[in-house]
Amino acid sequence: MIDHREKRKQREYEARRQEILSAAECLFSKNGFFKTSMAEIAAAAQFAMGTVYRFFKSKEEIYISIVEAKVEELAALLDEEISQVETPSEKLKAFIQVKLDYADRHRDFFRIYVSEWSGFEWTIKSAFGERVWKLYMAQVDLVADLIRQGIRSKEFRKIDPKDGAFALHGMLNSTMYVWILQAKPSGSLMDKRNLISTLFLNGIQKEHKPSYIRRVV
Amino acid sequence: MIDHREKRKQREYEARRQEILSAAECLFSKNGFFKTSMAEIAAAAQFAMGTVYRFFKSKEEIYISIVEAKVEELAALLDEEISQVETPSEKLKAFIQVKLDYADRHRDFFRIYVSEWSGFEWTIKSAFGERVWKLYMAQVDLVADLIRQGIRSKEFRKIDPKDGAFALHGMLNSTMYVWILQAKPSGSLMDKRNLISTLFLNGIQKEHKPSYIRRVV
Amino acid sequence: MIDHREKRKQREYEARRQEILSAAECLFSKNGFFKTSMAEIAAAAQFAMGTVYRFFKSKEEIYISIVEAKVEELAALLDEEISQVETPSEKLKAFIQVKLDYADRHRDFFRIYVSEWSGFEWTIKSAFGERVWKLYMAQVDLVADLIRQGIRSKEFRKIDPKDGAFALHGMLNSTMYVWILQAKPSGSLMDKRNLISTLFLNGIQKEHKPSYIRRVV
Amino acid sequence: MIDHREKRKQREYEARRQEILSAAECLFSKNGFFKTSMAEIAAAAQFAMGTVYRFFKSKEEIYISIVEAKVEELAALLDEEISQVETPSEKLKAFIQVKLDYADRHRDFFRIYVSEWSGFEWTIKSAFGERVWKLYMAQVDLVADLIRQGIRSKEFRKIDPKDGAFALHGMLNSTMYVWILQAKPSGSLMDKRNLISTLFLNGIQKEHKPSYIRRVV
DNA sequence: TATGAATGAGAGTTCATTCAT
DNA sequence: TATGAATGAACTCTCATTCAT
Repeated sequence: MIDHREKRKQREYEARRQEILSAAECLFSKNGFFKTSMAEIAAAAQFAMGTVYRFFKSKEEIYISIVEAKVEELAALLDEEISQVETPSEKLKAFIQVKLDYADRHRDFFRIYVSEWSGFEWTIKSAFGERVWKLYMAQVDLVADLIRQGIRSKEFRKIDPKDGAFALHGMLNSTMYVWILQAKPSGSLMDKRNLISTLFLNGIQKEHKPSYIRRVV
Repeated sequence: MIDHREKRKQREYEARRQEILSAAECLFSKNGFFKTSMAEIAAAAQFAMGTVYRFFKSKEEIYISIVEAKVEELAALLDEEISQVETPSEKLKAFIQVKLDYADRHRDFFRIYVSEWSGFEWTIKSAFGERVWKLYMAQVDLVADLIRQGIRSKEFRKIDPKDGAFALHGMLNSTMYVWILQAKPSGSLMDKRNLISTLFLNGIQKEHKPSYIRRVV
Repeated sequence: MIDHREKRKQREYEARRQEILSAAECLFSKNGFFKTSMAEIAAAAQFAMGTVYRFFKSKEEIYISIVEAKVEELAALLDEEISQVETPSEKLKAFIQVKLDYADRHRDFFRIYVSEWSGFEWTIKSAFGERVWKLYMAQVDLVADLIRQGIRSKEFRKIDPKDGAFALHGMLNSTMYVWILQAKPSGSLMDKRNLISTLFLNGIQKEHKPSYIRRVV
Repeated sequence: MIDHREKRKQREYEARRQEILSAAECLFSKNGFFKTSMAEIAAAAQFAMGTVYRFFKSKEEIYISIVEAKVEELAALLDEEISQVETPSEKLKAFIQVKLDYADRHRDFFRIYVSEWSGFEWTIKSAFGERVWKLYMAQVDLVADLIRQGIRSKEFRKIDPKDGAFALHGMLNSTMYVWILQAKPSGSLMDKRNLISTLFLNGIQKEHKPSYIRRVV
C-alpha cells in the first residue's frame, strides 16, 4: 500500500521534472541560454517559479540536465546499433548514421547541443562543463576505440586514434550545425550520411586493397 | 605641421581602440560574451566606461569588431598562401596549414571565434550574426571552389563541393576547439596538420592512382 | 474561504500600489519628473526597485497613473456638483469652486498637474501626453458646453465657446499655480473663488441687466 | 587703436554668445530641456563643447539666458506701447495685444517660456527659478498697477489688483499655450485678442455706465 | 509541498562637465 | 583662447533566487 503511494509519487515527480525540461528545451533552443528567463520557463511549464526550484537548483542545472538526458539516450542508441555489426568500418558507418539520424529527429535539442559543445561560455569554469565534457569524451573514446581496432586489423592507417575521433566528430557536428541553422531544412540530414562515410572511411582506410589488386593481376 | 598632428591623433586613436579590443578579447575569451561586463572591459583597458563608448557604440560592436578583424586577417593570409601553389590538393593542404597555424598563434581569439561561429545565440537574430556568418561563408566558399576545381580536373571524387567544404571546416574547427580547450596545450596544433590533410585528401581523392596500378599490371 | 484570501490579496496589492504612488507623488512634486529617480521612489515607498517594477512598468507609467487618478476623481466631482444647479452661470460658478477646492486639498498633486498640462516635454511626443491631453480636453469641453448653453439662452455673449473655455482654464490654472508655488500659502485658495467668478461671469455675460435698469427708471 | 580692438572683441564675443543661444533655443523648443544635450547644442552652434562652457557655466544657465533675454525684450516692448495710450483700459488692451503679438512672432521661444513659467521643475530649488520668477512678477506688477489705477479712477471694480493681474496672465498664457501646441496654427494668435480684451475688461469694469443710465432717467 | 511576490545587485548606456593640449 | 577626448556617477530596467504564506 505504502509502496504503491511511494511509486505514484515518484512517477509524478518524474513527470513534472520532464515537463519543466521540455519547456526549457523549447525556450533555450529558440532564444539561447542567456535570453531565456526562469520566469519564462516556469510559465511555459505551468509551474510557479518556486516549484521549478524544487526540481532544479539553478537555471544552469536545467540546461545541463537537458543536455545530459539526450546525450545519454544517444549514447545508448549508439552502443546498441554499433554492436549489431562486425567490422570497424561498418561500426563507424553505423555511428555516423545513428548520430545524424538522432539529430534529424531532435532538431530543437541539437540547436542547444551544438551550441553547447562549442559554446564554452560554460565549459571552462562551471562544474557543468565537466559533466558535459565527460559525456562528449565518452563518445570520442568510443570512436577512438573503433579506430584503434581498425588499425590493429590493418584495415585503417596508423593514425592517432583520438585525433581521428575528434576529426570525425568535427565533420559530423559541423554538418549538423549547418543543417540545423537552416530555417527550413531542405531535404533530410540523412542525405549527408554517405558523404561523411565516404570521406572519412576513404580517408582513414589503407590506400587501396593490394590483395584485391594482386588478385586481379 | 597640421598634417603631423592629425596623423599622431589618428595613431593614438587607433592605439586606444586596439587597447580596448585586446582587453575585451582577453575577457571574452575567458568568460564569454554574456559574463563579461562593460565595466570589466573598461577597467581592463584602463579607461572610463564613457571612453569605451566613444570607440564602440555597444558591447556587441566590440565583440563583432574583434571577430571581424581577425577573420579578415586570416582570410588575407589564406588567399596569399593558397595562390602560391598549383593543384587543388596542394591548395587544400595550404588552407589547412594556414588555418591551424593561425589558430596556434591566436589562441585567445579562437576561443571566441569557435564559440562564435557555433554560438547561434547571435547567429540567427542580430545583424551581427549576419556579418560574421558572411565571413565564415566566404571561407567555406573558398574551399568549395577548390573542391570544384579538383572534381573538374578528375583529381577528386564527385561530391557536393559545399558539403565537402563544411566537412573540412568541421574537422578543422573541432580539432582546433579541442586543442584550445586544453589548459596547457601539449605540443603544437601544427602536429595535427598531417592527420587532417591525410584524412581529408585521401577521403576526397579518386580511389587509387590508376597509372601506378596499370604499370604493376 | 478562498474568496476571502483573494480579496485580501487584492486589497494588499492595491495598498502597495497606493504607497508607491504616494511616495512618487511627493517626490515628483518636490523635484519634478526628471530629477526623481526610480531608486528614490522605491526607497521612499520602502520597497526594492524590482518590486516597484512589478506594479508599474516604467517611471513614465507611475507619473501618468498619478495624474490620471486625480484628474478622474476631479472630473467625477465636477460632474456631480455641476448637475446640482440649473443655469449655465451657476454651473460655471460651481465648476470654479470645485476646481479651486480640489486644488486646495491636493496641493502636492497640483504641483505635478499644473506643471504637467503645460509641460510639453511630454505632451507632444509620448503616448502619455495624449492620455493626459484628452483628460484635460474633456474638462475644457465641459466648460465650452456650458458656455454654449449660456449663449443659446441669451445669458452670455456670442463668443467662441472653446476659446472662452481655454481662457477660464487659464485663469484658474494661473491662480492655482501662483498659490501653489508659495512656500507657506497665505489664506485659502477658496478666497480667490469670488474674484474669478466675478471676472469671468461679468466678462461673459450680456452687457446690463435690463430688468434692473428699468426698475430704476 | 586698442579701443578698437577691444570693441571688436566684445562684438565677436556677443555674436558667438548669440549663436549658442539661438541653437539652444531651437533645440530646447523642439525637445525640451532634459532631452537636449550639451553636445547637441555645441554641434548646432558649430562650437566645441569646451567653448560653449566659456560662455555659459552650465546647461541651466543657457536656458535661463534665453528666457531672460526674450522676457526683457518683451518687457521693453510692453513699456513702450503702454505709454502711448492714456486710460487703464486702453493700456490693458495694449498689454494684451503686445503680448499676443510677441508670442505670435516668437513661437519657438514661447514653447520654452510657457513650459517654463509653469514648469516648476526648476522654479523651486535653483537660482534660476528666482530670476525668471522676478521677471514674471515684474509683468504681473505692471498689470496690477494698471488695475490699481483703474480702480482709483472708478473705471474698474474694487478687486485685489494682484489677483486680477494673475487672472489676466492666466488667460493669456493658456490661450498662447493652446495655440502654440497646434502643429499647424490655424489663423493668427491675434484673432484671440478681442476675446480676451472683451472678457477681461467687461469682467473688471464697473457694471454699466451709471452716468448714461442717469442721463436717460 | 507549492506558490509567486519580493528582492537588490548588477547590467548596458548616457551625458554634463573638466582639462590637457 | 579653443578644443573635444576623457571622465564616471547616475540613470532606467532586468532577473536569478529566496522565503513567508
